[in-house]
Amino acid sequence: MMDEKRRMYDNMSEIKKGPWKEEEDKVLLSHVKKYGPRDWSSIRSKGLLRRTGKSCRLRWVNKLRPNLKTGIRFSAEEERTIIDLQAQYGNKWARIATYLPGRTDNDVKNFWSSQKKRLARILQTTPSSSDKQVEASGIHAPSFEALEFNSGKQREDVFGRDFKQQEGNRLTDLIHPTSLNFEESLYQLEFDPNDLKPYNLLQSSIPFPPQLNLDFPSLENQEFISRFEVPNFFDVFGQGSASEIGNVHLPPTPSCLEPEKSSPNVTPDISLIDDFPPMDIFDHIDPFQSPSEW
DNA sequence: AAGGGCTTCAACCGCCGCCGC
DNA sequence: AGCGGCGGCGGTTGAAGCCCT
Repeated sequence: MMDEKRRMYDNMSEIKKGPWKEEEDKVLLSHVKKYGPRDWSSIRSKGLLRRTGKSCRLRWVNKLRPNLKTGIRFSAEEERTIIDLQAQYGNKWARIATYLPGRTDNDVKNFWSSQKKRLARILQTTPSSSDKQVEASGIHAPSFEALEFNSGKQREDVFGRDFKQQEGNRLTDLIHPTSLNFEESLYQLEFDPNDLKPYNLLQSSIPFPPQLNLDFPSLENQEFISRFEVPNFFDVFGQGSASEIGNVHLPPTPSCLEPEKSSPNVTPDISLIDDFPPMDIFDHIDPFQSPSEW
């Protein structure tokens, strides 16, 4: 008798992991309907589910929340937005996701890491003789020659199967290395300390995301550019800011102060967060430095 | 047809900050 | 002030499905 009771107790207290069942979703939804998306840990303490509060919250946020774009691939515009915002915020997926209605931080994170993996894999499988030259020179520039594609098939391998169909539109096209001829420095950065515009973009031919403002040396512009100049190409999609790893000192411009200007089509999904706008939204912005401090 | 490689996505883990006691 | 619980977040993992050979 005691053993039976004990077993039942253990059964209930045992934490369940793994994929969610429909019945569990129903229980969770009914809890949210009653109490709102909060008190996650009470779901387990009340014996409704054998899931942790964290697990319940995650399930709600990523799958059960209304208006999620489940099963819909990122549009080219969304991809551009992610690039733009990642350049501004770094790997702040939750923050980036607030600009993408119906998308979760997990979605954004998964998207970014899959692109990162894809590029990493391609670089591993396409060794270049020029790498050695670069290495010998002591300059650890990315070997973009390694990404010269001889055939559409190769391009497709790198940039995905839908590249052919959506050429010119997708994220992968925005960062298409063959658009860049680094030997000729399509992008030359010129700095005149007397000029209020410290950087001038010359001979621009890279298809920029439309929301980038080329008239002003904003942070996202510089980040975007400098991401092609990082010492280790894997860091193009890495965490560190390009200004740190590429010795490119960028004038910090609070471009996020003007989201409607730099990203006219990007609107934060304020319905997803309670305390929008977050008061720490400008925390990542360093005080403006004078050119002499660069 | 089958096996291997790759991509996508759901879920977990660990860390951190906040808050109440 | 210190502690513990909780929620939020970013990184990581593993299963499932897809595609190619």
